[in-house]
Amino acid sequence: MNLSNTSYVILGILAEHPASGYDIKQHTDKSTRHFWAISYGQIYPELKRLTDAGLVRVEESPTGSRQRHIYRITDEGTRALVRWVSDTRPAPCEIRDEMLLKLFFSDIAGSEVKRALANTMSARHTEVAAGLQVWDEHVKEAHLDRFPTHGDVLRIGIDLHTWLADWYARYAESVHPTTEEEAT
Amino acid sequence: MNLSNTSYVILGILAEHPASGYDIKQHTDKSTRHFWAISYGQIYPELKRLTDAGLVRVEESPTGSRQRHIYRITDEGTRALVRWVSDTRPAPCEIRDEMLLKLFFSDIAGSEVKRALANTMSARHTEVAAGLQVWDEHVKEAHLDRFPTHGDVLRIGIDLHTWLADWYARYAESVHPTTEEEAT
DNA sequence: TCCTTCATGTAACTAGTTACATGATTAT
DNA sequence: ATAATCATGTAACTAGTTACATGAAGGA
Repeated sequence: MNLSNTSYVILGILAEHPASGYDIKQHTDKSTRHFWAISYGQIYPELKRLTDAGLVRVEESPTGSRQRHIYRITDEGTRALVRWVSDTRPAPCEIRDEMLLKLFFSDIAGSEVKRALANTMSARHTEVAAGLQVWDEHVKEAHLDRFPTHGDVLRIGIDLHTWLADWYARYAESVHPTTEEEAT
Repeated sequence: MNLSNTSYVILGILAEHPASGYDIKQHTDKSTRHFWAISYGQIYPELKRLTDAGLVRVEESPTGSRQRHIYRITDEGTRALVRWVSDTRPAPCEIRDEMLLKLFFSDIAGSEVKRALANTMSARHTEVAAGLQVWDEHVKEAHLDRFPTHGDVLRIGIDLHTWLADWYARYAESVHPTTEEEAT
């Protein structure tokens, strides 16, 4: 069976602690969300595939009459995860930024639009950084001892988005009406 | 007809100068590639759709007996593009980074792997920045006057990837064997 | 001659999102 | 009571990649 990166996200979470599909979604929404988001539409079918492949096993653990499936990683699953992590060959970092695309083509719309785009982008990154900061406070009290790198990666995110917010803010400041625009 | 961001990339290029599908691919591989990559599998069908919708029009311009379709943006296409660019409401910046995912889960594999990942990532961003730098030199001599923002966006890319390369390099330096690892 | 670039296109596939359906439990 | 949260899942859809097929033009 060939595993996708999304499969490894799931295995990675389960290597830390057993969890339900719902738990995995909650966890990734806070932790890996800013560099690898996943949705229920991927999680539930993938958990089934991983179970069939013997990389995780499932255990029923209902709360009253509400169903609940708890998944645990198996030894084979752990081996697959370690093998994947240990392959340190370069892989690309993909970015898809609709607003940067608009900014790129913004000469056609004038400096007002250009400045507005830059300001919105700055605010957007400030917000992302603030969201990560909250999660960071929370992580500090929790299992930072067992998974110290979680905190490091969160730190990259905070620093990166703070840097970007700053870049766009300074950029917006530098945008002035063109000579043609002033003439009108 | 509902246009995707990819449609607007094509319109954006055509707003600068008429081009063939091949030209568009060459151009985007150098300009928008690092924040919005597109492939032939999207370009050719999309050019057909845009033509049918009247946003671009096509003109045959063969070189000898080699076929060549040159596309031009129409007034309606220009209006659609400007409308899209002028909508400055926030949209997310999506990042998908397989290596950062590995780094996130690297506690399971030990500090050697962690350091190797960080070093590879640093090198990766150095390379991206260098590639953009080359394109930057080229752009400076060309139509920077008509589309000054192209240079600005390229600058963000260079600064960003340089910053990331530096971050990961410093991070790799900070990785040391854990006390457990030293004990073995 | 032969390799590279120019040039167009499609089919099959992989990945991922969105919207929906369903229903129990818990906190206000 | 009722709203929020917990919990599982699928179907339809959108987006995007990869691999392939085809062939002309230009330069070494």
